[in-house]
Formats: sequence, structure tokens, C-alpha cells
Amino acid sequence: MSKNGSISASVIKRLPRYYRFLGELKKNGVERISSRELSEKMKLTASQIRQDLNCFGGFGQQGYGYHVESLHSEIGKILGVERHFRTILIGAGNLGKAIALHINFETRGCKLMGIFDAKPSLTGEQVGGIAIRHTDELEDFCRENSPVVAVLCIPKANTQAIAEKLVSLGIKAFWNFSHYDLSIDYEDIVVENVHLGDSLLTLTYGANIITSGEEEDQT
Amino acid sequence: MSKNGSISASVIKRLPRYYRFLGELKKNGVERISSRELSEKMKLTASQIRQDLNCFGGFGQQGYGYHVESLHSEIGKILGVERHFRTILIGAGNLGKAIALHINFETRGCKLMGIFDAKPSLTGEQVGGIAIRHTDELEDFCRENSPVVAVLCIPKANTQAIAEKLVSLGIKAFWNFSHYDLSIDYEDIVVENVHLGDSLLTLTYGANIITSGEEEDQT
DNA sequence: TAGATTGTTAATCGATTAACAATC
DNA sequence: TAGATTGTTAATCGATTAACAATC
Repeated sequence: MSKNGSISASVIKRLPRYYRFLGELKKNGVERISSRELSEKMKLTASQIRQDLNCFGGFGQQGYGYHVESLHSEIGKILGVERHFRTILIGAGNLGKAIALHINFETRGCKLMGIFDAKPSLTGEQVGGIAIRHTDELEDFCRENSPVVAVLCIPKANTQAIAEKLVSLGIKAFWNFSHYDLSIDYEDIVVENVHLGDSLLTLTYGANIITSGEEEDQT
Repeated sequence: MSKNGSISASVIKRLPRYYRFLGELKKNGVERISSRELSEKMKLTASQIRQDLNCFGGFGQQGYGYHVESLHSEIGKILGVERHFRTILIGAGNLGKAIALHINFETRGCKLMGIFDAKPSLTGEQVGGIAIRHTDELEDFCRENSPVVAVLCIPKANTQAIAEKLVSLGIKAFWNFSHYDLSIDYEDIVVENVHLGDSLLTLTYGANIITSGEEEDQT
């Protein structure tokens, strides 16, 4: 199954974007595309695209380019889009609920099966067809359903303890929206940290640079 | 004001994280820290920390290390934390509301002043003390308040058109949660794309690698 | 066959790490 | 002064780009 062997993080980070653009092309009925054409659309170099794709195998054909539909499906397979990773979400606050409702887990290889919150007043509330459970039920739920992926939408302070517990209950991958850098503690577990605050700060830096000199903020 | 001159994106992306860790240390009453100590906490090399910081100036002192409080505040200044960029949010769906409620804009140099949605049924609804306005009011609002930053929580299809309009109304920076790669069209405008779907796919890739061979998913 | 475009190797560029002289 | 740790230069490493032979 392709020449695997640990692909660099830079390449992996680009895969979802390739997948997205190819999905779009497919939707628009485009049958074939060359690395040069795709590079123009994606604002990358054609070299990089060919280099990236060849980490996984020769998907193209000399003189022709790439077949959009099969390349799309190949990248999907590499990403694991056809999997059904049993997924739970912890923390049904504003963000947790929004993630549960807004993200299409199914098209990304995940199946959201349970939502948990420590706040008793939320227990029973429906979010996108799933009833919120109290955190006390977490252990039983995990034993019965053995989820693999956990989405953490909880406060920073609780993250380490809950993550530890979840690891002991068999969780292998964390999508971590808390303000805590999980990767630091569990190296053998997959962690994707989403630091929305850091992202906004990066934007603020850019805005600060762009507007510096020009005008001062008048609060 | 320091040796500026366009810092590499890799360095900038790390600044919010430095800021976060230093804030934590400060909160815990730590007065000084050496690059080596900080590197252990952050899982970086001490070299990288010194290299990164010296892009902006010599904040340390030989034989002593860095004064936590002043380094924290220096990085804050670099990021623009003390600014008050007038900010609007477009799209008050699940995600838009969650962002408005969940993110502390003030501590990140932004001031959320208006929330807009095209859906008339939402007009008037309060989100974190701000009443949702109809998108029709956008132009008037911008002329009166001249916002600089726009948070986009809108569907992919509308993004380009709305972004174009917002640029014409003076917006300089976009925090873009839509599924559309904005950077492509406006190179002179600051854009921070947050692709939550791509982030989840990256996690799925990791989960796929880690669990491959082991067990197959039984849906 | 001729033209196009890949897969892949080699060259370049940038980012990270190591080393050490400067200095608090 | 001696010890520690920076700021900074040099060495290494990895990622991106360019080039081109292979081949459809």
C-alpha cells in the first residue's frame, strides 16, 4: 500500500487542502488536471505538488497529468476519510455545541457518538440529535462503545486530568480546543491542538504591522 | 522600535505561544527564566528561543536570563495586544455565536463592536451583550464605526463577495472561518484562515496511521 | 512520432541547531 | 573574580524549487 514510512508534517498539513481543491474540481466536472494548473489555483509550485504526491505513490501519468476523481479518492484514502472513528466530545459549552453542530465529522472519517459535560443542568439536552450526558457516565460509555477520538472543548484547568483519564479509557487521538498544550504530555497519542486565541493573536500581529504608522487607534 | 524588517512566518506563529507560556509563568509568580528552562517547558531548543527573541531585540541579560514580566509585556507589544482594533463578526450561526462568546477579543488587541447576519429572524438577538444586526446595515455601520478587523463565520459561497465588500468598506484584516481560502484573492490584506475541517482531517490522518494494522473499524 | 507532463534527482533556499565569544 | 547565560555567528538539517530524463 504505497511507500509510506513517516511523511513530514509539512506534507501532511497540505493534504487536506489538496483534498478540498480536488473535491471542488470534481464537483465542477473537471476530469484531469496538471500539476501546473493545480499549482496556479492553489498558489503553490508545480514542483511541490508533484513532490508531495510522490510521497505516497505515482498518481499521475506522464503527458496527461492527474485524473481528478481518482486523485481525490486516493488522498481521501490516505487521510482516512472512509474510516468511522468513534468520536466523543467533552464540554458542551458554546464552542463544544458549535463544533458538534458545525463540523461534518462523517466526511472526515469520524463518527460523533457522545457528548459529555460536567454541568448537570445540561444533561439530557439534545445537540444535533445527540443527548448530552453527564461526565460521570464517561467511563461506562467508553467501556461499552470504545471511542478512539475525543474532542476537548473544556477549560484549560481540567484538560490534563481529563485527557489522562481518556487515555486510560482507550482514546488514541485528541482534537484539543482547550487552552492547554496537550502534546507535551502524551507523545504516543495523536494530538491536534487548535488554539483559536493564538490564531487571533497572529492576526492582530499582522493588523498591527499593516496599520502601524498610518493611524493610531482611538479606542 | 526594535529591529523589525519582516520577520519570518515561522517565528511569528510561535510568538502567541511564547506569550501564553510567559503569561502563565508570570501568573505563577516566576520572576526570571533562562532560555534553557523555558525550552524545557515548551519543548523547544534554547537556541530557537534566543534566535526567535533576537529578531525583535535583546530582551535578555547575560548570566541572568529573561525577566518574565518584561519579556511577556514586550511580546505583548510586538503582537499588538494593547491595541483596540475595531472588530465586526459576520455570520451569527452556531460557530459565529460561539466565537463571539468564547473568544476574549479584548486581551488580543481586538474590540468586538458588531455582529451581522443575513437571516432576518436573528436581527435583534443579543450575543454577549451585542445585538445582531441585519447585513443590510453593514455599510452604514462601517461608515460610522470604521472597523478594521472582520471575523467571517459565513458559508463558503458568500465569502468572496462579502470579503470584497468589506475590503471596500475599509476592513484590513480577516479572521476567516469560512471554508474558502481568502488569501488567494487579497494579497495586501491580512488574512488568518482557520480551517477547522482541515484540522480534523489532519487528526484523522494521524489516527489512521496509529490504528492501521491494529484493529479495523467495525462502524 | 511529437508534445506534454510526470517522477525523481540535484541545487537552492530557509529554518533550526550548535558553538562560543561577549558580558552581566 | 568566577559562573551563568545571553546574543550572534557558523554548521547542519530539512524543505522547497529547478531541471531533466523517462514515458505516456
